[in-house]
Amino acid sequence: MSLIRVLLADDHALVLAGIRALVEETEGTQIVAEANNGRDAVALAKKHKPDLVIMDISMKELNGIEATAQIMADVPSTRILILSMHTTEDFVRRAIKAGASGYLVKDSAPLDLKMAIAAVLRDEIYLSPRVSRHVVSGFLHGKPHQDESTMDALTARQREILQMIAEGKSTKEIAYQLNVSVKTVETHRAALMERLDIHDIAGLVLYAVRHGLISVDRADP
Amino acid sequence: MSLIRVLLADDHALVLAGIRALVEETEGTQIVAEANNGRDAVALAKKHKPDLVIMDISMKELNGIEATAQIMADVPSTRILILSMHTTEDFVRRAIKAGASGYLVKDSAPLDLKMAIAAVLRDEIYLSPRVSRHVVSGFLHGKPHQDESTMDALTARQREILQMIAEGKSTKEIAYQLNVSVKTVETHRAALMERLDIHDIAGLVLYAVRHGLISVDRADP
DNA sequence: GGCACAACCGGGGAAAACCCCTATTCGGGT
DNA sequence: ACCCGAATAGGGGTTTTCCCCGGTTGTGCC
Repeated sequence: MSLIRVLLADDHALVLAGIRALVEETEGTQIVAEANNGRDAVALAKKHKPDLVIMDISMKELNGIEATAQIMADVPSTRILILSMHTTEDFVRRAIKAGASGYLVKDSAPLDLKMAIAAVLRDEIYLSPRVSRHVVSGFLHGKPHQDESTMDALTARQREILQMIAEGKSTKEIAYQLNVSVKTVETHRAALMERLDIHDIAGLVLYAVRHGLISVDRADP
Repeated sequence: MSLIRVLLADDHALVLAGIRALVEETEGTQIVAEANNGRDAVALAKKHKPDLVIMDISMKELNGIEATAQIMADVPSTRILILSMHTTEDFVRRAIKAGASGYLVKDSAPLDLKMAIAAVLRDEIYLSPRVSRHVVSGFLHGKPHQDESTMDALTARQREILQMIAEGKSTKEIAYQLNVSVKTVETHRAALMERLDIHDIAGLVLYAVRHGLISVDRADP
Protein backbone atom coordinates (compact mmCIF):
# COMPACT_ATOMS: atom_id res chain seq x y z
CA MET A 1 0.00 0.00 0.00
CA SER A 2 1.26 3.44 -0.84
CA LEU A 3 2.04 6.15 1.63
CA ILE A 4 -0.22 9.13 2.21
CA ARG A 5 1.58 12.17 0.83
CA VAL A 6 1.21 15.12 3.18
CA LEU A 7 1.86 18.86 2.87
CA LEU A 8 2.22 20.88 6.07
CA ALA A 9 1.71 24.63 6.39
CA ASP A 10 2.08 26.84 9.46
CA ASP A 11 3.73 30.20 9.74
CA HIS A 12 5.27 29.44 13.11
CA ALA A 13 8.32 27.37 12.34
CA LEU A 14 8.45 25.87 15.81
CA VAL A 15 4.85 24.75 15.67
CA LEU A 16 5.40 23.46 12.16
CA ALA A 17 8.31 21.38 13.36
CA GLY A 18 6.17 20.07 16.18
CA ILE A 19 3.32 19.04 13.90
CA ARG A 20 5.84 17.42 11.61
CA ALA A 21 7.13 15.34 14.48
CA LEU A 22 3.60 14.22 15.30
CA VAL A 23 2.71 13.38 11.72
CA GLU A 24 5.95 11.51 11.25
CA GLU A 25 5.06 9.13 14.02
CA THR A 26 1.75 8.39 12.33
CA GLU A 27 1.82 5.17 10.35
CA GLY A 28 1.57 5.32 6.58
CA THR A 29 2.29 9.01 6.10
CA GLN A 30 5.03 10.73 4.20
CA ILE A 31 5.64 14.48 4.36
CA VAL A 32 6.40 15.77 0.90
CA ALA A 33 6.65 19.50 1.57
CA GLU A 34 6.28 22.24 4.16
CA ALA A 35 5.19 25.85 3.79
CA ASN A 36 5.58 28.87 6.03
CA ASN A 37 2.61 30.81 4.71
CA GLY A 38 -0.54 30.37 2.73
CA ARG A 39 0.88 31.38 -0.61
CA ASP A 40 3.73 28.93 -0.45
CA ALA A 41 1.23 26.30 0.60
CA VAL A 42 -0.81 26.89 -2.55
CA ALA A 43 2.28 26.77 -4.75
CA LEU A 44 3.58 23.61 -3.12
CA ALA A 45 0.17 21.96 -3.31
CA LYS A 46 0.05 22.60 -7.04
CA LYS A 47 3.54 21.22 -7.44
CA HIS A 48 3.30 18.09 -5.32
CA LYS A 49 -0.43 17.35 -5.48
CA PRO A 50 -0.44 15.79 -2.02
CA ASP A 51 -3.18 13.53 -0.73
CA LEU A 52 -3.54 15.67 2.36
CA VAL A 53 -2.79 19.24 3.40
CA ILE A 54 -2.59 20.06 7.10
CA MET A 55 -2.71 23.79 7.43
CA ASP A 56 -2.97 26.47 10.07
CA ILE A 57 -5.91 28.82 9.60
CA SER A 58 -4.13 32.05 10.50
CA MET A 59 -1.13 32.60 8.30
CA LYS A 60 0.57 35.67 6.99
CA GLU A 61 0.41 36.59 3.32
CA LEU A 62 -2.55 34.36 2.66
CA ASN A 63 -4.68 32.83 5.38
CA GLY A 64 -5.70 29.20 5.56
CA ILE A 65 -9.24 29.83 4.31
CA GLU A 66 -8.15 31.56 1.14
CA ALA A 67 -5.38 29.06 0.63
CA THR A 68 -7.88 26.21 0.98
CA ALA A 69 -10.12 27.70 -1.69
CA GLN A 70 -7.22 28.17 -4.08
CA ILE A 71 -5.87 24.68 -3.54
CA MET A 72 -9.27 23.09 -4.03
CA ALA A 73 -9.67 25.00 -7.28
CA ASP A 74 -6.44 23.57 -8.63
CA VAL A 75 -6.08 20.20 -6.98
CA PRO A 76 -9.62 19.08 -6.08
CA SER A 77 -8.50 15.58 -5.17
CA THR A 78 -6.57 16.89 -2.21
CA ARG A 79 -8.11 16.71 1.26
CA ILE A 80 -7.48 19.64 3.55
CA LEU A 81 -7.35 19.57 7.32
CA ILE A 82 -7.45 22.97 9.01
CA LEU A 83 -5.75 23.61 12.33
CA SER A 84 -7.08 26.52 14.32
CA MET A 85 -7.10 28.15 17.71
CA HIS A 86 -10.66 29.36 17.28
CA THR A 87 -13.83 27.50 18.08
CA THR A 88 -16.24 30.07 16.72
CA GLU A 89 -18.79 28.87 14.22
CA ASP A 90 -17.80 31.54 11.76
CA PHE A 91 -14.30 30.19 11.22
CA VAL A 92 -15.49 26.62 10.98
CA ARG A 93 -18.16 27.51 8.47
CA ARG A 94 -15.81 29.50 6.30
CA ALA A 95 -13.23 26.72 6.36
CA ILE A 96 -15.70 24.04 5.30
CA LYS A 97 -17.25 26.35 2.73
CA ALA A 98 -13.82 26.97 1.23
CA GLY A 99 -13.45 23.23 0.77
CA ALA A 100 -11.72 21.95 3.89
CA SER A 101 -12.57 18.41 4.94
CA GLY A 102 -11.55 18.80 8.54
CA TYR A 103 -11.28 21.39 11.27
CA LEU A 104 -9.15 20.60 14.30
CA VAL A 105 -8.64 23.00 17.19
CA LYS A 106 -5.10 23.19 18.42
CA ASP A 107 -5.88 22.11 21.93
CA SER A 108 -6.81 18.66 20.74
CA ALA A 109 -4.92 15.59 21.81
CA PRO A 110 -2.33 14.17 19.40
CA LEU A 111 -4.59 11.16 19.03
CA ASP A 112 -7.31 13.44 17.63
CA LEU A 113 -4.91 14.50 14.91
CA LYS A 114 -4.51 10.90 13.83
CA MET A 115 -8.25 10.34 13.94
CA ALA A 116 -8.82 13.48 11.92
CA ILE A 117 -6.30 12.40 9.31
CA ALA A 118 -7.92 8.99 9.02
CA ALA A 119 -11.43 10.39 8.79
CA VAL A 120 -10.57 13.00 6.20
CA LEU A 121 -8.86 10.43 4.01
CA ARG A 122 -12.00 8.32 4.14
CA ASP A 123 -13.73 11.35 2.59
CA GLU A 124 -15.56 12.16 5.78
CA ILE A 125 -15.81 15.61 7.30
CA TYR A 126 -13.97 15.78 10.60
CA LEU A 127 -14.74 18.49 13.13
CA SER A 128 -13.17 18.76 16.56
CA PRO A 129 -15.49 17.51 19.29
CA ARG A 130 -15.15 20.99 20.85
CA VAL A 131 -16.84 22.63 17.88
CA SER A 132 -18.93 19.95 16.24
CA ARG A 133 -21.73 20.04 18.79
CA HIS A 134 -23.21 23.47 18.28
CA VAL A 135 -21.92 24.09 14.81
CA VAL A 136 -22.96 21.16 12.73
CA SER A 137 -26.63 21.57 13.43
CA GLY A 138 -26.71 25.17 12.31
CA PHE A 139 -24.85 25.50 9.10
CA LEU A 140 -24.63 22.11 7.44
CA HIS A 141 -28.29 22.02 6.62
CA GLY A 142 -29.77 25.21 7.94
CA LYS A 143 -29.70 28.94 7.48
CA PRO A 144 -27.11 30.47 5.19
CA HIS A 145 -25.93 33.00 7.79
CA GLN A 146 -25.42 36.58 6.68
CA ASP A 147 -21.71 37.23 6.46
CA GLU A 148 -22.18 36.65 2.76
CA SER A 149 -23.12 40.25 2.04
CA THR A 150 -19.87 41.79 3.16
CA MET A 151 -16.84 39.55 2.76
CA ASP A 152 -18.21 37.70 -0.20
CA ALA A 153 -18.56 41.00 -1.98
CA LEU A 154 -14.81 40.82 -2.50
CA THR A 155 -12.98 38.56 -4.90
CA ALA A 156 -10.35 36.16 -3.63
CA ARG A 157 -7.62 38.39 -4.97
CA GLN A 158 -9.10 41.41 -3.28
CA ARG A 159 -9.31 39.64 0.07
CA GLU A 160 -5.73 38.53 -0.38
CA ILE A 161 -4.56 42.07 -0.98
CA LEU A 162 -6.74 43.44 1.80
CA GLN A 163 -5.06 41.06 4.20
CA MET A 164 -1.61 42.21 3.15
CA ILE A 165 -2.59 45.86 3.45
CA ALA A 166 -3.86 45.18 6.95
CA GLU A 167 -0.57 43.49 7.75
CA GLY A 168 1.10 46.82 7.12
CA LYS A 169 2.61 46.11 3.73
CA SER A 170 3.01 48.93 1.23
CA THR A 171 1.69 48.68 -2.30
CA LYS A 172 5.22 48.19 -3.54
CA GLU A 173 5.87 45.32 -1.16
CA ILE A 174 2.60 43.64 -2.06
CA ALA A 175 3.34 43.95 -5.78
CA TYR A 176 6.78 42.45 -5.25
CA GLN A 177 5.51 39.54 -3.21
CA LEU A 178 2.69 38.77 -5.61
CA ASN A 179 4.93 39.20 -8.61
CA VAL A 180 2.63 41.67 -10.29
CA SER A 181 2.85 45.33 -11.16
CA VAL A 182 2.38 48.09 -8.60
CA LYS A 183 -0.39 49.38 -10.81
CA THR A 184 -2.24 46.10 -10.58
CA VAL A 185 -2.19 46.18 -6.83
CA GLU A 186 -3.41 49.77 -6.94
CA THR A 187 -6.28 48.72 -9.17
CA HIS A 188 -7.26 45.91 -6.82
CA ARG A 189 -7.07 48.20 -3.83
CA ALA A 190 -9.17 50.84 -5.55
CA ALA A 191 -11.73 48.19 -6.48
CA LEU A 192 -12.04 46.79 -2.99
CA MET A 193 -12.20 50.27 -1.50
CA GLU A 194 -15.01 51.05 -3.90
CA ARG A 195 -16.91 47.90 -2.93
CA LEU A 196 -16.50 48.34 0.79
CA ASP A 197 -16.98 52.08 0.55
CA ILE A 198 -13.92 52.56 2.70
CA HIS A 199 -11.36 55.03 1.48
CA ASP A 200 -8.42 54.95 3.84
CA ILE A 201 -5.92 52.45 5.19
CA ALA A 202 -7.11 52.72 8.77
CA GLY A 203 -10.63 51.78 7.79
CA LEU A 204 -9.40 48.82 5.77
CA VAL A 205 -7.35 47.54 8.69
CA LEU A 206 -10.33 47.79 11.03
CA TYR A 207 -12.51 46.04 8.50
CA ALA A 208 -9.99 43.22 8.17
CA VAL A 209 -9.75 42.86 11.92
CA ARG A 210 -13.51 42.86 12.42
CA HIS A 211 -13.96 40.16 9.81
CA GLY A 212 -11.22 37.94 11.12
CA LEU A 213 -9.05 38.32 8.07
CA ILE A 214 -6.15 38.98 10.38
CA SER A 215 -5.81 38.08 14.02
CA VAL A 216 -5.26 40.55 16.78
CA ASP A 217 -4.09 38.79 19.86
CA ARG A 218 -4.90 41.31 22.49
CA ALA A 219 -2.48 42.04 25.30
CA ASP A 220 -4.67 40.94 28.14
CA PRO A 221 -2.59 40.88 31.32
CA MET B 1 26.42 14.42 33.88
CA SER B 2 22.84 14.69 34.94
CA LEU B 3 19.94 15.39 32.65
CA ILE B 4 18.28 18.79 32.40
CA ARG B 5 14.84 18.42 33.92
CA VAL B 6 12.26 20.27 31.84
CA LEU B 7 8.66 21.36 32.42
CA LEU B 8 6.53 22.21 29.38
CA ALA B 9 3.42 24.39 29.39
CA ASP B 10 1.15 25.30 26.48
CA ASP B 11 -2.61 25.36 26.38
CA HIS B 12 -2.78 23.95 22.89
CA ALA B 13 -2.28 20.24 23.32
CA LEU B 14 -1.18 19.73 19.74
CA VAL B 15 1.46 22.41 19.98
CA LEU B 16 2.53 21.06 23.34
CA ALA B 17 2.98 17.61 21.84
CA GLY B 18 4.98 19.16 19.03
CA ILE B 19 7.30 21.05 21.33
CA ARG B 20 7.73 17.91 23.39
CA ALA B 21 8.85 16.04 20.30
CA LEU B 22 11.41 18.75 19.58
CA VAL B 23 12.73 18.88 23.12
CA GLU B 24 12.95 15.09 23.27
CA GLU B 25 15.35 15.06 20.38
CA THR B 26 17.60 17.54 22.18
CA GLU B 27 20.51 15.86 23.91
CA GLY B 28 20.63 15.82 27.67
CA THR B 29 17.05 16.81 28.41
CA GLN B 30 14.36 14.98 30.30
CA ILE B 31 10.75 16.13 30.42
CA VAL B 32 9.42 15.78 33.93
CA ALA B 33 5.97 17.29 33.54
CA GLU B 34 3.57 19.05 31.20
CA ALA B 35 0.88 21.63 31.88
CA ASN B 36 -2.08 22.83 29.85
CA ASN B 37 -2.41 26.21 31.49
CA GLY B 38 -0.49 28.69 33.61
CA ARG B 39 -1.91 27.63 36.94
CA ASP B 40 -0.99 24.00 36.44
CA ALA B 41 2.44 25.12 35.31
CA VAL B 42 3.00 26.94 38.58
CA ALA B 43 1.81 23.97 40.63
CA LEU B 44 3.93 21.50 38.69
CA ALA B 45 6.97 23.77 38.92
CA LYS B 46 6.64 23.87 42.69
CA LYS B 47 6.28 20.13 42.84
CA HIS B 48 9.07 19.10 40.49
CA LYS B 49 11.45 22.07 40.77
CA PRO B 50 12.66 21.62 37.19
CA ASP B 51 15.85 23.14 35.84
CA LEU B 52 13.97 24.68 32.94
CA VAL B 53 10.41 25.71 32.16
CA ILE B 54 9.41 26.19 28.52
CA MET B 55 6.12 28.02 28.48
CA ASP B 56 3.74 29.68 26.07
CA ILE B 57 3.00 33.31 26.85
CA SER B 58 -0.71 33.20 26.14
CA MET B 59 -2.45 30.62 28.24
CA LYS B 60 -5.86 30.32 29.79
CA GLU B 61 -6.36 30.61 33.53
CA LEU B 62 -3.03 32.26 34.11
CA ASN B 63 -0.88 33.69 31.36
CA GLY B 64 2.79 32.98 30.90
CA ILE B 65 3.92 36.30 32.33
CA GLU B 66 2.05 35.88 35.60
CA ALA B 67 3.03 32.24 35.80
CA THR B 68 6.67 33.19 35.33
CA ALA B 69 6.50 35.66 38.20
CA GLN B 70 4.89 33.11 40.50
CA ILE B 71 7.33 30.37 39.61
CA MET B 72 10.33 32.63 40.13
CA ALA B 73 8.99 33.61 43.55
CA ASP B 74 8.82 29.99 44.63
CA VAL B 75 11.57 28.25 42.72
CA PRO B 76 14.13 30.95 41.92
CA SER B 77 16.70 28.44 40.68
CA THR B 78 14.49 27.56 37.72
CA ARG B 79 15.18 29.12 34.34
CA ILE B 80 12.18 30.07 32.25
CA LEU B 81 12.01 30.22 28.47
CA ILE B 82 8.96 31.99 27.08
CA LEU B 83 7.44 31.04 23.73
CA SER B 84 5.40 33.71 22.01
CA MET B 85 3.83 34.72 18.77
CA HIS B 86 4.45 38.39 19.45
CA THR B 87 7.50 40.44 18.62
CA THR B 88 6.40 43.65 20.27
CA GLU B 89 8.75 45.15 22.79
CA ASP B 90 5.87 45.29 25.21
CA PHE B 91 5.60 41.55 25.66
CA VAL B 92 9.33 40.99 25.73
CA ARG B 93 9.91 43.52 28.46
CA ARG B 94 7.13 42.18 30.61
CA ALA B 95 8.40 38.63 30.22
CA ILE B 96 11.94 39.52 31.19
CA LYS B 97 10.73 41.73 34.01
CA ALA B 98 8.68 38.86 35.38
CA GLY B 99 11.86 36.80 35.56
CA ALA B 100 12.05 34.91 32.30
CA SER B 101 15.53 34.16 31.00
CA GLY B 102 14.56 33.72 27.40
CA TYR B 103 12.01 34.86 24.86
CA LEU B 104 11.57 32.86 21.69
CA VAL B 105 9.09 33.74 18.98
CA LYS B 106 7.23 30.79 17.57
CA ASP B 107 8.37 31.32 14.05
CA SER B 108 11.92 30.47 15.00
CA ALA B 109 13.75 27.48 13.59
CA PRO B 110 13.93 24.37 15.75
CA LEU B 111 17.65 24.98 16.03
CA ASP B 112 16.94 28.28 17.74
CA LEU B 113 15.04 26.40 20.40
CA LYS B 114 18.11 24.32 21.19
CA MET B 115 20.31 27.42 21.20
CA ALA B 116 17.86 29.15 23.49
CA ILE B 117 17.81 26.23 25.88
CA ALA B 118 21.59 26.10 25.98
CA ALA B 119 21.95 29.84 26.49
CA VAL B 120 19.35 30.04 29.23
CA LEU B 121 20.97 27.18 31.14
CA ARG B 122 24.29 29.06 30.98
CA ASP B 123 22.45 31.84 32.86
CA GLU B 124 22.40 34.06 29.82
CA ILE B 125 19.39 35.99 28.58
CA TYR B 126 18.23 34.67 25.22
CA LEU B 127 16.07 36.79 22.95
CA SER B 128 14.94 35.81 19.47
CA PRO B 129 16.93 37.54 16.74
CA ARG B 130 13.62 38.94 15.47
CA VAL B 131 13.10 40.95 18.62
CA SER B 132 16.53 41.48 20.08
CA ARG B 133 17.53 44.22 17.68
CA HIS B 134 15.47 47.18 18.77
CA VAL B 135 14.55 45.89 22.18
CA VAL B 136 17.81 44.99 23.82
CA SER B 137 19.38 48.34 23.19
CA GLY B 138 16.57 50.19 24.83
CA PHE B 139 15.67 48.46 27.99
CA LEU B 140 18.47 46.13 29.01
CA HIS B 141 21.28 48.62 29.40
CA GLY B 142 20.02 51.99 28.38
CA LYS B 143 17.25 53.96 29.81
CA PRO B 144 15.15 51.87 32.17
CA HIS B 145 12.22 52.84 29.96
CA GLN B 146 8.86 53.38 31.52
CA ASP B 147 7.49 50.61 33.59
CA GLU B 148 4.36 48.83 32.52
CA SER B 149 3.32 48.80 28.92
CA THR B 150 4.62 50.87 26.08
CA MET B 151 1.30 52.61 26.12
CA ASP B 152 2.58 54.56 29.08
CA ALA B 153 5.52 55.65 26.96
CA LEU B 154 3.11 57.85 25.05
CA THR B 155 1.92 61.18 26.32
CA ALA B 156 -1.78 61.83 26.73
CA ARG B 157 -1.78 63.97 23.62
CA GLN B 158 -0.05 61.26 21.62
CA ARG B 159 -2.56 58.63 22.73
CA GLU B 160 -5.35 61.00 21.80
CA ILE B 161 -3.97 61.47 18.33
CA LEU B 162 -3.16 57.79 17.92
CA GLN B 163 -6.76 56.96 18.65
CA MET B 164 -8.01 59.44 16.09
CA ILE B 165 -5.60 58.08 13.48
CA ALA B 166 -6.85 54.57 14.21
CA GLU B 167 -10.42 55.79 13.81
CA GLY B 168 -9.56 56.70 10.25
CA LYS B 169 -9.25 60.43 10.59
CA SER B 170 -6.78 62.30 8.38
CA THR B 171 -4.17 64.64 9.77
CA LYS B 172 -6.19 67.56 8.54
CA GLU B 173 -9.35 66.39 10.28
CA ILE B 174 -7.48 65.76 13.50
CA ALA B 175 -5.92 69.20 13.40
CA TYR B 176 -9.31 70.78 12.81
CA GLN B 177 -10.99 68.91 15.64
CA LEU B 178 -8.20 69.62 18.10
CA ASN B 179 -7.97 73.23 16.98
CA VAL B 180 -4.26 73.05 16.33
CA SER B 181 -2.06 73.26 13.26
CA VAL B 182 -1.65 70.41 10.84
CA LYS B 183 2.06 70.62 11.48
CA THR B 184 1.50 70.06 15.17
CA VAL B 185 -0.42 66.89 14.53
CA GLU B 186 2.32 65.75 12.18
CA THR B 187 4.90 66.34 14.88
CA HIS B 188 2.90 64.33 17.40
CA ARG B 189 2.40 61.52 14.94
CA ALA B 190 6.10 61.43 14.12
CA ALA B 191 6.93 61.35 17.83
CA LEU B 192 4.62 58.48 18.63
CA MET B 193 5.75 56.55 15.59
CA GLU B 194 9.31 56.97 16.78
CA ARG B 195 8.46 55.73 20.25
CA LEU B 196 6.48 52.74 19.13
CA ASP B 197 8.88 51.98 16.30
CA ILE B 198 5.91 51.69 13.96
CA HIS B 199 6.06 53.61 10.72
CA ASP B 200 2.79 53.15 8.92
CA ILE B 201 -0.90 53.70 9.49
CA ALA B 202 -1.78 50.02 9.36
CA GLY B 203 0.67 49.24 12.14
CA LEU B 204 -0.68 52.06 14.26
CA VAL B 205 -4.24 50.86 13.85
CA LEU B 206 -3.28 47.32 14.85
CA TYR B 207 -1.35 48.66 17.82
CA ALA B 208 -4.36 50.69 18.92
CA VAL B 209 -6.64 47.68 18.57
CA ARG B 210 -4.31 45.39 20.46
CA HIS B 211 -4.05 47.83 23.33
CA GLY B 212 -7.76 48.42 23.54
CA LEU B 213 -7.49 52.04 22.50
CA ILE B 214 -10.29 51.44 20.09
CA SER B 215 -12.87 48.71 20.21
CA VAL B 216 -13.40 46.13 17.53
CA ASP B 217 -16.66 44.36 17.92
CA ARG B 218 -15.93 41.33 15.89
CA ALA B 219 -18.62 40.26 13.48
CA ASP B 220 -18.12 36.51 13.74
CA PRO B 221 -19.03 34.93 17.05
C1' DG C 1 -20.91 35.04 -30.45
C1' DG C 2 -21.70 38.56 -27.16
C1' DC C 3 -21.56 40.01 -22.22
C1' DA C 4 -19.93 40.71 -17.72
C1' DC C 5 -16.27 40.48 -14.79
C1' DA C 6 -11.85 39.37 -12.87
C1' DA C 7 -7.03 40.06 -13.27
C1' DC C 8 -3.65 42.30 -15.37
C1' DC C 9 -0.89 46.90 -16.77
C1' DG C 10 -0.09 51.71 -17.82
C1' DG C 11 -0.12 57.53 -17.57
C1' DG C 12 -0.80 61.47 -15.00
C1' DG C 13 -1.93 64.27 -11.16
C1' DA C 14 -3.63 65.90 -6.46
C1' DA C 15 -3.46 64.86 -1.78
C1' DA C 16 -1.75 62.77 2.11
C1' DA C 17 1.70 60.65 4.67
C1' DC C 18 6.24 60.50 6.03
C1' DC C 19 11.04 62.38 7.11
C1' DC C 20 14.49 65.57 7.90
C1' DC C 21 15.29 70.14 10.23
C1' DT C 22 14.57 74.46 13.55
C1' DA C 23 12.13 77.13 17.01
C1' DT C 24 9.08 79.04 20.82
C1' DT C 25 6.52 78.56 25.08
C1' DC C 26 5.49 76.62 29.34
C1' DG C 27 5.70 73.74 33.38
C1' DG C 28 8.14 70.48 36.49
C1' DG C 29 12.21 68.66 38.65
C1' DT C 30 17.40 68.80 40.88
C1' DA D 1 18.41 79.27 37.87
C1' DC D 2 18.80 75.71 34.76
C1' DC D 3 17.61 71.82 31.96
C1' DC D 4 14.19 68.66 30.01
C1' DG D 5 10.15 67.21 28.04
C1' DA D 6 5.71 68.30 26.06
C1' DA D 7 3.07 70.97 23.05
C1' DT D 8 2.92 74.15 19.67
C1' DA D 9 4.29 75.65 14.68
C1' DG D 10 6.78 75.88 10.42
C1' DG D 11 10.20 74.95 6.07
C1' DG D 12 11.24 71.87 2.58
C1' DG D 13 11.68 67.57 0.86
C1' DT D 14 10.53 62.42 -0.79
C1' DT D 15 7.37 58.66 -0.94
C1' DT D 16 2.84 56.70 -0.90
C1' DT D 17 -1.84 56.80 -1.39
C1' DC D 18 -5.74 57.81 -3.87
C1' DC D 19 -8.38 59.00 -8.03
C1' DC D 20 -9.20 59.73 -12.62
C1' DC D 21 -8.35 57.89 -17.39
C1' DG D 22 -7.13 54.28 -20.79
C1' DG D 23 -6.19 49.34 -22.33
C1' DT D 24 -5.61 43.58 -23.04
C1' DT D 25 -6.58 38.87 -21.79
C1' DG D 26 -9.14 35.05 -20.17
C1' DT D 27 -13.22 32.72 -18.25
C1' DG D 28 -17.86 31.60 -17.40
C1' DC D 29 -22.60 32.39 -18.81
C1' DC D 30 -26.83 32.89 -21.73
